[in-house]
Amino acid sequence: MEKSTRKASRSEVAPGPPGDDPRRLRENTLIEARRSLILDAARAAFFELGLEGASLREIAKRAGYTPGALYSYFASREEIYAALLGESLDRLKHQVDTAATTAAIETAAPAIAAANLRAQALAFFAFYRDNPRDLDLGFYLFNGTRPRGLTPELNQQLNARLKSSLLPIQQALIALGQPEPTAIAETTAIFAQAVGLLILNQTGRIRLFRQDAQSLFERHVDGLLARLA
Amino acid sequence: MEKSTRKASRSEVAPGPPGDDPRRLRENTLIEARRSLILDAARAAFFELGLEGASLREIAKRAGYTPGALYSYFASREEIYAALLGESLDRLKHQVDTAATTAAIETAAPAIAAANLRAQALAFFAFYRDNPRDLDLGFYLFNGTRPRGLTPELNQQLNARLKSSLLPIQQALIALGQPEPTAIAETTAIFAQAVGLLILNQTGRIRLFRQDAQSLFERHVDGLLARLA
Amino acid sequence: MEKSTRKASRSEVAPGPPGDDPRRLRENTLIEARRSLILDAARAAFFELGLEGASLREIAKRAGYTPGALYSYFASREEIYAALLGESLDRLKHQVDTAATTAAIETAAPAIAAANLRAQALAFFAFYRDNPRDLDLGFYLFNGTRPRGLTPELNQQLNARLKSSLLPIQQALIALGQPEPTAIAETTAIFAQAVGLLILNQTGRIRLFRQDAQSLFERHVDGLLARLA
Amino acid sequence: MEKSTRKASRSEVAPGPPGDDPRRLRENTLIEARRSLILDAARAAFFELGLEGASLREIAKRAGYTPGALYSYFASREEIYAALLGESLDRLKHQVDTAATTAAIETAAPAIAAANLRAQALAFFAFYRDNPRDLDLGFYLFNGTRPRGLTPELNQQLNARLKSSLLPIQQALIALGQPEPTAIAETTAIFAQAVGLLILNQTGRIRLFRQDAQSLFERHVDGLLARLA
DNA sequence: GATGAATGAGAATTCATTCAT
DNA sequence: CATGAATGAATTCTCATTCAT
Repeated sequence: MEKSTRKASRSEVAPGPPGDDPRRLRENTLIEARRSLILDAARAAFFELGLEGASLREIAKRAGYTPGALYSYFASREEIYAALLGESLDRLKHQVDTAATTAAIETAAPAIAAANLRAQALAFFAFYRDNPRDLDLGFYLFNGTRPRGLTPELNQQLNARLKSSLLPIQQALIALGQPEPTAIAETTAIFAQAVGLLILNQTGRIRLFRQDAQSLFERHVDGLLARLA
Repeated sequence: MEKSTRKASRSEVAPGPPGDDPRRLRENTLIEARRSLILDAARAAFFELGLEGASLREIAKRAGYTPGALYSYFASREEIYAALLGESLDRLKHQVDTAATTAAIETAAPAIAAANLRAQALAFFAFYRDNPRDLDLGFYLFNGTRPRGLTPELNQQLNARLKSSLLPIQQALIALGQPEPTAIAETTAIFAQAVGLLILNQTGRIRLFRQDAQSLFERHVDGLLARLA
Repeated sequence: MEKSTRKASRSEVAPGPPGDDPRRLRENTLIEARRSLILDAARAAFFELGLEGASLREIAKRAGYTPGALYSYFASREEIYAALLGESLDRLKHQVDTAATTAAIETAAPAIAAANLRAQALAFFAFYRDNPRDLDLGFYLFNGTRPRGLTPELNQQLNARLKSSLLPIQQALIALGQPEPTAIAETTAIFAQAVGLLILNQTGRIRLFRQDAQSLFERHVDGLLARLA
Repeated sequence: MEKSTRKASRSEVAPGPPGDDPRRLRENTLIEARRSLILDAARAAFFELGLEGASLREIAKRAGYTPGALYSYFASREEIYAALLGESLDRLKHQVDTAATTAAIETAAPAIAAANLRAQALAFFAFYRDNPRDLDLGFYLFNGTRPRGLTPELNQQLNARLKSSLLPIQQALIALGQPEPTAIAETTAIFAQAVGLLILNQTGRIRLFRQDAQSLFERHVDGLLARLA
């Protein structure tokens, strides 16, 4: 299983001297474009067929490559998945940020923080509700649990992206007068509630209780806001 | 083409006449013992290697069998996983039930319901906190998401066991004066909070916020109880 | 594949001294009854599921035995099939004989031979038309071609039974004035025509020509009779 | 669950632009050569060991490949068998066609049709007489009876090839003044007679009657021609 | 005579990965 | 950079057969 990684994948190549010569730059751009293309194929395969169906062969076929060719861009299948996850977290962050801005602009001053918090929490929830495969992606790399093909650095990168999606919520809580420790605790609770509900939703377990994930999540957020008011 | 597929696995053998003849009893016990042995091997393989590593071959090897031999005890690999999950849920239920009894005995009358609720919710949480692979087990069979090899009947059985572990909490909420819909909603919220925190905990994501899953869960439950008081 | 046959199957056991002692006789009868029971199960399995489905396990299950038990009665799976074929040929012979008798009784003297021939040829054809699996049986043991599990003696036995089914036709031809060599040739031609049509019929190949096996066979027989008249 | 099953086997690759570029041509040729090599191995295995013995493993071993490698050339084991059968029918057709041409050239005008018929019928018979395993091939794929792994389209293709081998005989009968229905019936009878005799021959059953398949078949054809004259 | 347990070989198929070209 | 070919190990599952009890 381990085997020494045979060949440095392009993304890990040192960028060379800072006074980047234009040729190398052009090449890097080309390479990035092709990596993107492969990731698009991988995402499509993963979303349509699930993990089992998203084999290297399938990804390669969709990207218009032969399987071997992918190894010029990624060192292994795992690395592709990891890149997919990174990009998923970027989309998450973008959706949460957009929600915040919108709320901030449209809302009168005193209630801004509360509205922001609500909007962002709901945007976070909505992202995974509407893109359940992105949730899968996050879990896959942990084998449901512990990291699989994640190097520690990669793991940290991914963590940072995730954290930056939740930071605005935490800041809103502080703006609403909560001491920082409480703000952190409540943010984490919101995160956990979202994750829990999304999973119950997706596994169908929530039907056991004839409940609706969305309204339960709103209940959680609104209850919190009510207590703060 | 048809073949009689689903071979009867030993556990489904008719129990025979009520005045159980000792020979059959002994045989059933032996068979059960060997099923147990196989399940132990499967659990160990699963816990150590994850779902992918817990192949029939691996399970057989650990149980000291050839792969084919397992088919005398389980009709398929999926049936083994299902048995594993079923047994896990039994242990969960037992732990929750025990917690309830203990609380009931040790607490004065009026606060019984609240104490029960707290004890049971915490027992539920503790079970998965202390046996993280049992959580995995539940999720694995859903491929992170949707069921894999679980037949609908099996799925229902497992759902029923899960539900019966959470029912006491719901009943306690009713005993505390909540209308049934609210009781159900809060029970589901507790369940979701537990699942979310456990996952954050296990994936290490909770460290992002320097939080502790256990105290956050207690915070959730205690907050609820405070609002009810 | 070959392995030295481990244990003489009961059917091969020497019958003992001619002055058969009654106990052994009783035992032999019992054994024959049980062999019959197993063959019934085998036939049912073969007819319902085809060769692939008629595994030893399936046969044993239908006979109410465990797989190992069959080895007390037959030395191998092949031997079961061979016994099945023998019994099939007996039924064939019986059907042809019955047709002859019937025709003989119901028909006036001069045309007896012709009527007999026709009736017997058609009975031969009808047997396999109505019991296509019996035709399969015959071919299986030849792997489409050459014998599989057939010992030479067994093969001779089976040949004798087959021949005795066709002998009446040959005799009728002689009675109709044909020299023996011609009678033999025509009998063989009838046999071949039957086999060919039956196979074309069963494999669906005859539909290629939008023809009907039964009427083509009658055409063959009637054409022959016309030429003899 | 779905996965894109039927992987395109090389033979289905689009032929590219009509002005075939030489590289692709060379590649196709190479691929065809290797498919041929595999088919040779398959044929050998089939002829020596029968269908049961001609497993993918065995074919691969004989072709000097690992089992997995075959899947680059054929989508499944069944596809290999089908290709084998298709190629057998092509050889049959070629042999029958050749016989026709020869007869046409060498024979005076009025008797052309009769000579053609005779030559073609005998060529059909001779093909299978001389290549008995090719007869097996046709029957094997029907499990002695009904099709095994043949898709309906494949089955139709094969039927068409078979039919085109027999069409000339039918046409000759029409040329000899027979109405079409009679021509079809007699062609089918010839086909059936050939198949029946070939099988009796190959299984050794014909020795029962001390007959010779070849002369019996000629007898059938010549008898027919005599009646038409 | 029969059972239950197990073996061991074999089935088709899939896959990530390697590597010469 | 990309291909096409191939490997080799893995997958689940089925089966005839053996044999101690």
